[in-house]
Amino acid sequence: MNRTASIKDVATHAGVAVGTVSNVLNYPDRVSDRTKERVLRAIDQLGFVRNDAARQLRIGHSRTIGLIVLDVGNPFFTSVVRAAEDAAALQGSAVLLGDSGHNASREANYIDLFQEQRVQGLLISPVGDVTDRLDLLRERGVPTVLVDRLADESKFSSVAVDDDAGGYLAARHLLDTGRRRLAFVGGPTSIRQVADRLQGAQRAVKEEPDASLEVLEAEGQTVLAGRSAGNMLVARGRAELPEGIFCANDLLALGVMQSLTMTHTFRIPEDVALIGYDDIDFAASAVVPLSSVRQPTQLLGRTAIELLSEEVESQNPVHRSVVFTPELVVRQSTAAPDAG
Amino acid sequence: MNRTASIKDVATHAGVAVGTVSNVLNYPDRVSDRTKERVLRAIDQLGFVRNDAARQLRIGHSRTIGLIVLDVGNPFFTSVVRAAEDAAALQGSAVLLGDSGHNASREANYIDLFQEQRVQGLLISPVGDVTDRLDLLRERGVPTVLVDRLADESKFSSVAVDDDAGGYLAARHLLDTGRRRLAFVGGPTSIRQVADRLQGAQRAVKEEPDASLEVLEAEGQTVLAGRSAGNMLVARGRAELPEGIFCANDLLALGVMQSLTMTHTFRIPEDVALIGYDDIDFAASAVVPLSSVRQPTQLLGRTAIELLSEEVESQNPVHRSVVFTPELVVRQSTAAPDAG
DNA sequence: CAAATTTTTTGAATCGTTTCATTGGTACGA
DNA sequence: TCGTACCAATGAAACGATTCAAAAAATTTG
Repeated sequence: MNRTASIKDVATHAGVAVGTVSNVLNYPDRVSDRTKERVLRAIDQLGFVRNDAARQLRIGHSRTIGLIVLDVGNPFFTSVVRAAEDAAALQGSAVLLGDSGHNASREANYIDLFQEQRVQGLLISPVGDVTDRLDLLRERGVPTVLVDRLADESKFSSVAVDDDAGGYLAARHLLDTGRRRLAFVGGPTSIRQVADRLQGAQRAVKEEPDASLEVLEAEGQTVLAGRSAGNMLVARGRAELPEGIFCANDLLALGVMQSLTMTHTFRIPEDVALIGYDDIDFAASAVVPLSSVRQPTQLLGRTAIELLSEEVESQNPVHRSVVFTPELVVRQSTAAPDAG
Repeated sequence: MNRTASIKDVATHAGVAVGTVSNVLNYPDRVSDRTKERVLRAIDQLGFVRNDAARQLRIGHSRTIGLIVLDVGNPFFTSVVRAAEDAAALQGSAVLLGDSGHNASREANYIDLFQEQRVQGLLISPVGDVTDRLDLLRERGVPTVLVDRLADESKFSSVAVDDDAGGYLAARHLLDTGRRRLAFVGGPTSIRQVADRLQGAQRAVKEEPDASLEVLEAEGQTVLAGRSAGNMLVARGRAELPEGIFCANDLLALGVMQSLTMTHTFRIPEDVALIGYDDIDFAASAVVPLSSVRQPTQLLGRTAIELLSEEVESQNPVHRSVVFTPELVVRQSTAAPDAG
């Protein structure tokens, strides 16, 4: 019982040819019930497990899809990964997951590894500036779909979420519930997502002549950054407080919420309305349940797999960019002030 | 430019034999500088990428390690995964990640998939009851290390964290800071981790004749479950409030914190001390920074890979169980009452 | 300079599948 | 009975790498 059994061993043991065993595995209909049964018994007795390397070598490609994300710890990506795995499983493929951790060289390592594995294709949420590496992929002929990043449609398919629309949704919601003096709290606008969300919010505010939007730069995307932004607001006193605050993500919003409620001087949503972005698990279970903007991560993952399949099937490249619209999730933190 | 180049194409292009190309790839020292250079140039020009399936087929095993976790979304596992990936990369292997989602059939799928891939070995945090499936693995001769679960040392190596010790640490810390009437808030004690943590806490409390430990069953491991447990405590009034609360995980602790601080009647840590478990990111950035018990996840992942390597190298199975001791992380939520 | 030694290169054999043209057998209609 | 289909089963060839004994080339030694 040293070496694992091969298809040849199974054939000998069942008294048939290797081709027949292969047929049992791949085209059961071509084999008569009697021999099929015999082969299956042999497989069971020998504990045979198909060697995927040999199969791949013959077939020419694997049944795996490479997926490289920026940060598996980020709930956004975790959810995308889950959905992609499920969608891939449905079509009989498995997902190889790589975490670049925003690091270009780790990303490059995974790209090489996945190429050696002859993945059917690649889903990638690329690190920083990118054109060179992606062009290389294109040359190598690896079907690739960009995730959470728009692409030149002549070159790649991509799936993304419309952050501008998300920002608009959030700000519009604050306006619709009667708030006029708004504030945006967000990290460096050099991050595309942050800039887009702000832009969408500004677009909404421009629709109301008597509304205003103040921008508060936060030094990061964390709870602590949110708290220090919040402390700044608290220090101003009641008269200067905005009526509605839109934070570029939920962590910031939770930080702001902490500083506003900690001092017991302001109430949410009566004095200030607060809305975040991403709808992380903690949003619903915050002290005051946090309104937020939810990205359709499931749909994102599933669609990415579908676009990749399209690329794999047809050889003439017809790339598509799919942009999803995020969804407003209303909770107590933005309840209308008169209703309170 | 249709098919990807093979080692044969490279050999032809460089005017050498296939064996030479292989040597350049695997034993560069055996090849003279002149031909090495010629081969490398050919590789570059043809965009050759080694076909790992063919390599594997010949070698007999892959350079990958399978890792099946219960929940990639759980920060505990995310951290273990990261560490395992890094440790594996250091020894030239890659990690194939599978997420069973506490689902036995998904787990079984991954086990099969990984076996077809001829992984070098398997790290697994198994779902529920387990003996049958793991015995099967043993029979098949797949080197396996259990993660976060103790194993019969005659059968498997394993890495785990001593939850009893963690519970002891937490309770001992509350006692050391002068608290006597303690409470434990935790999910169903059918979960091994919860039961062990409670047991450790009880052990610590028994060391102090005048100390007591009350057990509050929570209906889950979530913020909301913590909040309802907290509400129950608040309803009792000040006299009945325990002096120190130990929660089976940080989410519960954050929930308890919310209900205690929300009502503005109790202060942490002056009126009640609060300590959680896991040291998730949110612990440090809570309204009152939360003391917690940190599990050495990095070490866990790294050690798991090391144990697996041992199993892979030697054929006579000498299994080892490594149990780590968690670490106390003291923050404001358990500051000594006199110091406040 | 020839012999001995070392270094470099060669190429056929091999790993375990899938594929597919071929063979053997059976049934049916003429 | 023969010819024609059809169905099952066969087994050699191919996929692309690594290995290794043997040949070739380069270097050292006497």
